[in-house]
Amino acid sequence: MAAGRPHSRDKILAAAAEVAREVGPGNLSLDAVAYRAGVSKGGLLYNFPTKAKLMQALVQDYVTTYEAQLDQAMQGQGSLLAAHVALSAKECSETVPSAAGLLAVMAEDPDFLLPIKSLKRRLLDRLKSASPGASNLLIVFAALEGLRSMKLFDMDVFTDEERETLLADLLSSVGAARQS
Amino acid sequence: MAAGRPHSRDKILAAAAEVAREVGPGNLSLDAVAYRAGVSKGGLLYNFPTKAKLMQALVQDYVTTYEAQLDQAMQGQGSLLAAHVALSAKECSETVPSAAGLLAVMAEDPDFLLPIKSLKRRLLDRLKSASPGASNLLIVFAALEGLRSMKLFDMDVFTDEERETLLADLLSSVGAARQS
DNA sequence: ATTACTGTACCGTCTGGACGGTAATGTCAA
DNA sequence: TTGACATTACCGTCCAGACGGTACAGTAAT
Repeated sequence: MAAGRPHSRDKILAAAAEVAREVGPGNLSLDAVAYRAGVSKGGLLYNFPTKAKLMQALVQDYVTTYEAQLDQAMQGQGSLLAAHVALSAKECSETVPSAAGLLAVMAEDPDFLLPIKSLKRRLLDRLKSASPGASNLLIVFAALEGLRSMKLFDMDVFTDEERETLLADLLSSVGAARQS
Repeated sequence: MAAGRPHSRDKILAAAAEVAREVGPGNLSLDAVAYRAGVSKGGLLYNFPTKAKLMQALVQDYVTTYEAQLDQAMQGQGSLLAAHVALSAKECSETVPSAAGLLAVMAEDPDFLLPIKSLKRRLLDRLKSASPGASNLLIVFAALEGLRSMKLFDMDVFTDEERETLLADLLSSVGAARQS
């Protein structure tokens, strides 16, 4: 769990996401990942004994990264909701490399995504208790989820202008009922 | 395009979605689909000469079905936005069998989903011109997209109560600025 | 001696797709 | 009406290649 020795681990995880984007989420092969990571197949299987373990690591990596970024964004400003909006906006504006990796995980077995589901639920609970008065919390949460999923699928139909408007609306609708 | 003879075609399409749900989106095999459809592999390949063609048909099927349902919902009530909200709500409450099929398509190659992307864009344009005054149109659209994607991924974190509240809020926010 | 690999060889299984049938149905001239 | 042929809608088999995973000997650094 703690950052440790394994030199290749991170390279492999990154390579997996890259390969997934290139060959399609459902066509991720260990051979390709190993090659892309500059690691032998034996080396890959040393770090991740099975493909399933690699997938789980991909998910775990995403979850911990997201939570770390959220904590970081929180220190910038008090409101959790605002932090979540800001982070989602950032995740949508810049291309998130790990996204393709998550699609590959889902292609392998959707159950591997359960940690992300519980991450979302945990976040929603925290948001509810942090901003009990926000009547539009659910809408904002769902809208951000929509934005995020569009990016994930490369299905974002908004123009840049529309997306800016949308994010601004979300921010103002958050600011209107900020708390804690 | 017109409903015609092909007896096995529809069975195969339905079987593909079922199999995808059972074995995971990335593990859809033609053999399994053929068996599930009660058709030989040769028969499957007769209807869909390649796997890619099958995937495209899955997408096309979804698009045409959605548009037909939207037209139908439109006749019930004038507002396009309201019809879209209602349809999304329906799609979220009942399990949509074809959803798993779309995930399989994406696992194969995300580009196959482009018709759905343009469907969404077309819909957004129609919504904008039908309800020019609705300032919250983008938020509603994104929120519905979020709801839909959660169902698609089996990542719906809302309780039934929350989901009802959300949908009610969306509907009222739509009704507040209805037009055309 | 342990850790973190490399490299090669290999195995059993699965997969998309090609291919050669074939029974039923339709078409059309004699 | 009939026989000849064409098309449709499929069946069942086969195959080359890719895949996940194993096994194991070697190695360079700690």
